[in-house]
Amino acid sequence: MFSREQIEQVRAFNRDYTRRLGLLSRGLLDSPWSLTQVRVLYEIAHRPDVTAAELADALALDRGYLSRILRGFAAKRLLARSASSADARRQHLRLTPLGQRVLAPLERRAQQQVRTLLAPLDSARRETLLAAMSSIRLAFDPQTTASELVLRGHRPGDMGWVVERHGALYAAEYGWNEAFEALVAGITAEFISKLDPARERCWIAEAHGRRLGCVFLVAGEGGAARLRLLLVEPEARGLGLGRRLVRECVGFARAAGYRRLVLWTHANLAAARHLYQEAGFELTSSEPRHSFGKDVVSETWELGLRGSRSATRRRRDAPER
Amino acid sequence: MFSREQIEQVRAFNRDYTRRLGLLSRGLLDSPWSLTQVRVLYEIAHRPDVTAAELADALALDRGYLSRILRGFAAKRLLARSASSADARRQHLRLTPLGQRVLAPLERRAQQQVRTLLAPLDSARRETLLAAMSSIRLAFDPQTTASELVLRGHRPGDMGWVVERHGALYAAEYGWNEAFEALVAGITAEFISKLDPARERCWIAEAHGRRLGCVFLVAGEGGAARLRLLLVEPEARGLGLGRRLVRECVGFARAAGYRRLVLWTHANLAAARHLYQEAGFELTSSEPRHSFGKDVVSETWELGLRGSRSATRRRRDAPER
DNA sequence: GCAATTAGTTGACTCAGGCAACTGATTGCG
DNA sequence: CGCAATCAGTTGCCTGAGTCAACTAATTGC
Repeated sequence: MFSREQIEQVRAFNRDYTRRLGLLSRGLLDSPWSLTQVRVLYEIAHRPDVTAAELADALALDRGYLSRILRGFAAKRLLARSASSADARRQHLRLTPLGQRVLAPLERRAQQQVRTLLAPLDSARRETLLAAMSSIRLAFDPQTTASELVLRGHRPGDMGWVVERHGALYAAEYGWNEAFEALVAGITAEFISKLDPARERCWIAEAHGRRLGCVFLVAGEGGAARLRLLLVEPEARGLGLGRRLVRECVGFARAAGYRRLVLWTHANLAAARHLYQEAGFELTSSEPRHSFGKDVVSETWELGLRGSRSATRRRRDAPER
Repeated sequence: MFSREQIEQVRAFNRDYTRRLGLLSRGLLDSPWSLTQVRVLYEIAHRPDVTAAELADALALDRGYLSRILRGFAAKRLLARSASSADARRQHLRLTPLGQRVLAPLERRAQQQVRTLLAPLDSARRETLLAAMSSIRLAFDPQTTASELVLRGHRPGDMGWVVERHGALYAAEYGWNEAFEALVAGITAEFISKLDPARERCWIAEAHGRRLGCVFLVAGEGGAARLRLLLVEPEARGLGLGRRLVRECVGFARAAGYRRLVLWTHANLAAARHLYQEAGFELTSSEPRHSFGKDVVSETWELGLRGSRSATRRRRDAPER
């Protein structure tokens, strides 16, 4: 369960934001269209060939009400309705060129409104604002964000983020102490200072400026590469991001000419272990020890990179489980 | 200026959130009160003795409309109106006990709605959600957040955050390179590993789970303490947070029995310099050097801590400017 | 001391939006 | 195959949320 306090925070935000949205919608007051009408126009423009029922669902409108709005649009020649070939009850909606001409200035106006909303903010605030909005959408609706994930190289601040998230997550999930965070800090510092860009790399996954995962590939001993610091934010799990990061890493290691890819992990990190297995890694050794304030079993995994992509084939043949 | 893309992101968020809020407000459908009426009741309950005009402003309602709503409440004995002694035109509003009894179940219902909204989220998502909401409110309205700032000791993840923000901010504001981030990483790692809790400390300033600033105090040579890594997020500047962090730090150093407090900073960090000056620090040496990819002038500042709090007095006497 | 402004009220009006009954097409199931 | 249930869309009917302007009474500014 969650606390009364959290609920009050959400409500306070909703109250605030309701007011802010109310101010924005006031901008249409002098236009001949109601806010709802504009929303309908907008949706039709951006989802050509929607049906009325879909539209009513998307905008949470009464179907009768929507029907009337559509009739109004059709009478003004803003809207073309065509019967569905698959189902004679349904009709597909799209704007006529005239409809688009009507929508355009309304759109411009809405943009202008947002612009004045953002104008008083300095760029730091603006950036946190956008990141926060994307967080909220991600929290409520993980799937749509999945498509907007991009992988990129590291930038200033990223190393700190890697340290922070490793520290916070492993403390929360496994009770590991500060020593782990310090270890990660050391690894990232070393990565920066000794970086060989042609053979080493860090990937940061982000969506709308929000970092959601990372992985590192660094040179190890004897022609081996090491995969390190794989992490996926809890909120972004289940989107296939871990798999994507590992794939990227393996691909780069192969292209860079390493013979083997090794990594060091712990037996209790089930999700990560599964990813490694799936990518073709094999457990080569395992050793119980006391680290980070806990008894853990550390493991070494290895993936051969030579020999006509055997790893890929192996992965594909593996049972799904 | 800012990009079309940013504007579209904000609009997409607004569309999303409008829908979500719409669903929430639907929860009142079977009650005899409209959403607006409930908002009015709520505001009166939480701001006893408001006037109608204030209320109309706060909720962005038409005054005539509000007047009618209030008349309805008064007729049902939910509301007590009393003339203002200062201005006979105004009247102060407050709920009667009956009004409170009417509001209570509505409140419970609103809470329940939020609860079901949050229920599907795991705790990680819930936390990012709350932090994001607080970010948005902070971005639009810095002042209210100022009162909710708290200082606390460090926790897992904090060191990484300190590294990240130093790295990102100094890169953005002064163009410093990765070496600076690595330096900070080293400092925090050392802080963790050698920490003497009685004489050393880290403060993190946060509001609603969002970190907005930090400062460190560590033991230096010859009975001196060192103030390090003072940072205030750009979005939280102008709230007196920097001053508060420095004051906390100086107070702790004095209480811990240090004789002097020294710090190392750079000439171009004007805001920080000003804070140090204000707290009674004096510039003791300065030296040009090439660091972090730039030509900088590094400075040493010092504050005596013995001798009947002279520093405090000096600070108080300083002209405000 | 008078004009302009402000707090609050009231009458008149409109139109957004909910509800239910209806048509015609489609689907599911025995 | 045939019939009941369901679904897409339409229409009539209605209410009450919210706007606008005119008005009173008190206050402020010059």
